[in-house]
Amino acid sequence: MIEPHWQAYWRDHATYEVDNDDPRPRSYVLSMYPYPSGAAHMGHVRNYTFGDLLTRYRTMRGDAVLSPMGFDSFGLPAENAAIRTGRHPREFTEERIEELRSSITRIGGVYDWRRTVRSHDPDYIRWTQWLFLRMLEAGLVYRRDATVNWCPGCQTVLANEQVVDGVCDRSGDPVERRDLEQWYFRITDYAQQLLDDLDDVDWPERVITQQRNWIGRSEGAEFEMEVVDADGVPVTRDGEPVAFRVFTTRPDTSYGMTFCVLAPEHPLVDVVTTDDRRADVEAFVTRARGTSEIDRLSTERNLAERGCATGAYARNPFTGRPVPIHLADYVLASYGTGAVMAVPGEDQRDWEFATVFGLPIVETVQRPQGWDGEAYAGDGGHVNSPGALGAAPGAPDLNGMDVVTAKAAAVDWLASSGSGERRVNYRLRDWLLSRQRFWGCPIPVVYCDACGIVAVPDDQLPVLAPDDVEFTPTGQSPLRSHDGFLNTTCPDCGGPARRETDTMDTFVDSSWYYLRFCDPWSTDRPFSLDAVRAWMPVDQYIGGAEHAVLHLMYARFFTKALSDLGLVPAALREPFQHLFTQGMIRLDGVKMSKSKGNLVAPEQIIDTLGADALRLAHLQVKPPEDDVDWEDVGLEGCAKFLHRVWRLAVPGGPVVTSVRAGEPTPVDVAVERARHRLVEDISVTFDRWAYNVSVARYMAFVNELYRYVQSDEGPHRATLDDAVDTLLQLLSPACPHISAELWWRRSEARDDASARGAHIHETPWPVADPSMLVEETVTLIVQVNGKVRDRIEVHAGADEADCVAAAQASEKVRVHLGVDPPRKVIARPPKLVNFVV
RNA sequence: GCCCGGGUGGCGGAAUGGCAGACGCGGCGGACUCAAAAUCCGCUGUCCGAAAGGGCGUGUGGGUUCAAGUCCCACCCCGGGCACCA
Repeated sequence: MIEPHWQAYWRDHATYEVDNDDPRPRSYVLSMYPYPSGAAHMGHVRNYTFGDLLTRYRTMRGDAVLSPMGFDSFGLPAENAAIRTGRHPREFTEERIEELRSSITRIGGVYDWRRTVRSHDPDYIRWTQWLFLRMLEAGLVYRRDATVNWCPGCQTVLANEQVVDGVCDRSGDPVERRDLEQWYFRITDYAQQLLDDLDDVDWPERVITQQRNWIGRSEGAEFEMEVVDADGVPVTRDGEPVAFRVFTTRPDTSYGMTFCVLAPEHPLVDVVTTDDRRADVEAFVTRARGTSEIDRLSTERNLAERGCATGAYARNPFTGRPVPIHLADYVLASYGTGAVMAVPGEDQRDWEFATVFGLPIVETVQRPQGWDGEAYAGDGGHVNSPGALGAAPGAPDLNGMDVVTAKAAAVDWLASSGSGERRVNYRLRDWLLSRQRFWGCPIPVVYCDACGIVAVPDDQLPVLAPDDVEFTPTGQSPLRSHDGFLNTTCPDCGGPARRETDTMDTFVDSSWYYLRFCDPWSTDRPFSLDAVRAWMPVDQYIGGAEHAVLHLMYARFFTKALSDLGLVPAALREPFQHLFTQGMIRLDGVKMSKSKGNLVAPEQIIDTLGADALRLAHLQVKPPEDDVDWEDVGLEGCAKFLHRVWRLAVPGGPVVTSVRAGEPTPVDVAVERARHRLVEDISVTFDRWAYNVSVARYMAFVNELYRYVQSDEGPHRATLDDAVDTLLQLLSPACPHISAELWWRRSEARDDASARGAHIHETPWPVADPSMLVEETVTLIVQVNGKVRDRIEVHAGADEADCVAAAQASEKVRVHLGVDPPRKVIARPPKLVNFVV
């Protein structure tokens, strides 16, 4: 078999290993490092084919291409397997890594394996922990008690990003809410930068939109509301006035606020509730807190059950009048201030709530003519601002202003009166990073009764989990049950202390692996500044779009944070310059995946048809970004095509039986032109990731060469040799093995001994001669009234007069022209003439 | 509901406003063969026609243009994302 031979060749010759001081222009091509689940599946094949093609193409173009590969080797599947089988997850994982590595190699993927990383290696753990501690020192990591998402299936908490429609994105279990103290990354500090810098990356619009939505910036105002009784007398507690703040995006409608709403978890609920309402409020709060995320998100539920009056009032600062305080489960404690003003006139949900609870509705924006809706959210002149509900002393007159103007005036007044200010909120929440699982990177802190939370000193890293741990999930970290691990001494005071037993979300590991690839040999830092400067940012990142708000957001956050900490260059603000998200593979309409059990094994196809055919079929089947139905993948056609190439190109092959010497004839020149055309087309289609078109061009060219070879005249030796050589070079990024083999055999068969033993992947990418791209003759399209009536071969230099004359000379055209002279003649020499009659 | 994509032969899909359907699959025919496979060559949108040739044709309806799959407007369908975030 030729494929193992060349795979060994690339390995033994270090063809795709690059050093950090390589003088060539640098290029960093990276495919998302995989979770090692065993042998590669079709999704891997598709993914790595694109990346490998790019690595080989750019190498031939003269770049030093950094093309590393590693393994995202922490995670739940290995731990669950360990629970089932009793084997240690490390054993299990390392076996699967080797399986995956070998099958990636069998696909023909070439990587600088010296640089490989595995998340679970002690060396990698050490640096993950080291980075965690730097972020802890910088205040970017903190611990807090909050209501969190708990997945009962995975027996761990989840980040917000891992909850989709109220269920765990991994196991599909409905997520529960629990109040727990957990570790967080302060990703919200970077919300604005994460939003702004999306302008600086070349990513699919879909992914950018998802990130924008996820960050969810909204502009508005925040202001204080004083708690009062029904008569407007301030309520006090311990002699202090009681107040809370509300966030709104529509401060301009404040005069229309007829009530306000607190989240059930709001800290003032107990304080403000009047005695006659207390029983109802407590029942409501208990029920709301017990409602699962998925039910709370459901819009099907009866609105009357979703809210509750507290009996308390708060003063609307604009009118100076008290408005009732309600509770509603749709007001989220974790967003804004956990309290909102309600303006039923201009907000549909408030309108519905007011209707159900019998609260007044005041319109503060003039409805357009013919408006028959309920709440009106559009623009218009303000009314009732102030109006029926009155005005507090000094409150602004917004009447007649449009929405934008009135917003500004309202905010200005809030600011000048000291009760509020302009405010921007984000939907993005801090990243919950701790997990109650075993197979992850331990969080390197200890709890000391005397000193509190203490970081493990750098020289004691890595903190590694012991091997003899009971994995069975209990809802607590497995490490907690291991006394030897749990009990330690405080690094500060030397007294007794307990270790943190939670581990990190595996997305922490993947948030910096691309930096380690730049400098995997570094022993005193996770990576040196110089090495990162040499390679980052990643020029081309390749992976699945399912990571749009997970890995891709977290990695961006890490890059910015590390940049601010001086651990990567200050100018490095974005890790991935270009992102390509390839489509998934379906079988019988459902995603092909191990968990669905509907895999087609790539290994089997490689055994029978070869890796090159498999790669070519993946390139051919569809545009790379599209989802693929496996049924559409034309393996046989691609295998057949490669056989055609083989028979044409192999020395002594059956297709070329005689060749002609001497001067090239016009037929030979046409083939030579086609060769240059192919160079141009393949380069262009590669550059725009239109690989399915590239494959069509290969096939069309080979068809043309077959016709050439079998023509009566026969092929001209030098022309044919050049054509085939160029074809092999252009094909070599896509089908590296067969191209290398044929190139080598052809070099061996040459008279010139110095050409022998040649390696195609070390040859420079062919360049088209622009003069050869201009055809000598072109097909002139002759239209009458826009309909094609004839096609005439004309000289490429034909001018308008030549073209019109040639067109008019055509019998087919004359039939349609009639006797009258054409009303108008449109000429685009030498390609088109259109007669309008 | 809002925001993106996208609707082209039997199928996957090509096509800087200028020959619609490249290339592949499938199908049909021919060559080679005792035969089959493999291989090679050709045909293959649709309707009318014996043919030459012509009509129609890129989700639907309008528009711009000498010329529209491509640009504009409205609508229909499919896919994806967001959706009590105040």
